[in-house]
Amino acid sequence: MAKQQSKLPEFAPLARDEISPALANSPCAACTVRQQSVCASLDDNELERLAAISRAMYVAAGSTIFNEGDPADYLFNVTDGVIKLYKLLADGREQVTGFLFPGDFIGLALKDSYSYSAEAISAVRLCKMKRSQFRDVLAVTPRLEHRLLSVASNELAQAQDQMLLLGRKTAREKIVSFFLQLAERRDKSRQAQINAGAELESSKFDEDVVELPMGRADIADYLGLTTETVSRTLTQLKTDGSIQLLDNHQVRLGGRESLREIAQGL
Amino acid sequence: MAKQQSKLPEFAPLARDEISPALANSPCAACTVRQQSVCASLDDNELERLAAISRAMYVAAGSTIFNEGDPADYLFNVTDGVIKLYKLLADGREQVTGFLFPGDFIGLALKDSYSYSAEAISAVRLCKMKRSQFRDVLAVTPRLEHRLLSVASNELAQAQDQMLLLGRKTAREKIVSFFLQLAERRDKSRQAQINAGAELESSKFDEDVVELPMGRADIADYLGLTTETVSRTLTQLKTDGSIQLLDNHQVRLGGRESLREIAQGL
DNA sequence: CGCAAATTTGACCTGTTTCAATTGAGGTGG
DNA sequence: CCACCTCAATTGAAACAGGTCAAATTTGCG
Repeated sequence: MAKQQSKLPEFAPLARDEISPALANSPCAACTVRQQSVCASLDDNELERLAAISRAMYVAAGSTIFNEGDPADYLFNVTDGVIKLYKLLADGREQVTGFLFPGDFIGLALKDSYSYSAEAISAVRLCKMKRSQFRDVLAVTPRLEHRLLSVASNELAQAQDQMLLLGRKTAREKIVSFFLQLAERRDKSRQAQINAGAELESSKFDEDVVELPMGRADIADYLGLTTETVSRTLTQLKTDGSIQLLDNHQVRLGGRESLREIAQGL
Repeated sequence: MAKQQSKLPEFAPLARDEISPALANSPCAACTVRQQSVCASLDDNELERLAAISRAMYVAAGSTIFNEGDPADYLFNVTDGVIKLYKLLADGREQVTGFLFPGDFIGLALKDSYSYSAEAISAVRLCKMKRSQFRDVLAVTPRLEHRLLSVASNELAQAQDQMLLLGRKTAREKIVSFFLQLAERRDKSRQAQINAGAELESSKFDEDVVELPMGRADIADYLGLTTETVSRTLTQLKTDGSIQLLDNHQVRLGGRESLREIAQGL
């Protein structure tokens, strides 16, 4: 799956259940992540307005979507793939401020220019909107604004957790926290799909296996560590049985409760 | 000034210039920071609605306003004094997620319970609102929601800067960044007051003197350092002429441009 | 003036980084 | 299908920034 994406991005076409006629040909009609994104709150009418200003966009793994400082003319919705947002210091030190997954929105924290860079980690499909047009839609769609506020509110709380992690946690605590973050994010996303009525193929997932789409360097830059420390800490966690590494991009967590205790410094 | 506050909170009564009759007796009428707060965007009518659900609240220096995990029944606007927001790890490690000054709003990043604790650093005056009532006002005041989104957006960008600081900057860079942050915040706040037509007493401020209302421990917990490192770094910066310490709570910055370079790792 | 709390300084220690190999995995071309 | 090549991940050894523990100053109040 991840293999295919890096060479032949084959995104699921996805079932279009009950969609209003007006939307039948809009890019939103087949949107896999509508229920999880900022669009979730909108009715067909409103969605149509958004659809009118949206265009699909495909980005290959590893390429840059925009750079910090570029004029922020577009907003994005991630519909497939994984993205990293990051900031750089003059000498090249990098801080990843977040990983984005399908359903995530890019463009909350911006002024006239992007305040971070965005790069595709896997092949990515985006829903792209002109900022000026989005603003117009926003002005006549209070529900959308409400929804954005709630999204921003969540991101803010997450950002604060990340500050605690970066400022006060040990390497071990950081890594474990990160895995739990990924696991919870995935659980929530699955739940949202189920709520939206999707039949998940293999109804029996392994709850405790987490995908790591990004490399060690990106993990390090997200956690304020070096790749070496990430790697060493992983083998250490593996040794004491807290996790298993199925391969470089899949971990099996050993007991979420006990991991949660590690993450909180207990 | 800081001295008086900690024992005898004497908050400025503040000139009420042109205020609509409806507001004459509202707590907002005399609000020192109306122009800088979320209220800035509201017309008299809307402000009146907010005023109706607001109550002034006074908190002594050092006391707790609420704790992480408490049911988040109230939102606040800081009208005087300085507050720190912080999170704790199980073993007592503390991360300060932000310092709040007059005009700042508390309550953007919350769910049903507060996701951080809040403590008064100096004597503080707050504008307190029941969350449920605020939500009602919000529902009929789109301009307020718009304003909140813009505030949240700014905070998000700031939070990302802080991640870069915590994850990738050296002690020296962290301290200098912090001073610049404080200086810029103060400049902005002064500018807002001037724009609002206030005559600032001493029209000639020393642009390069920055107040540090908080102690070394709080600075350390904000920057992901220890008090000792903060102290050592300060003397180091003092030694090489980058700053002067007038007293424990006042620094004079030596050349903002060169400090900005230090902060960015140049 | 005197005391408790905050800050600074000193000496030492440790987790993480740095620099340098080594091992391993994925993709390519013969 | 296998050998090869490259890039990612891991491991090792040495160095260091910042942390810890402890003591000396300084500050700010009562």
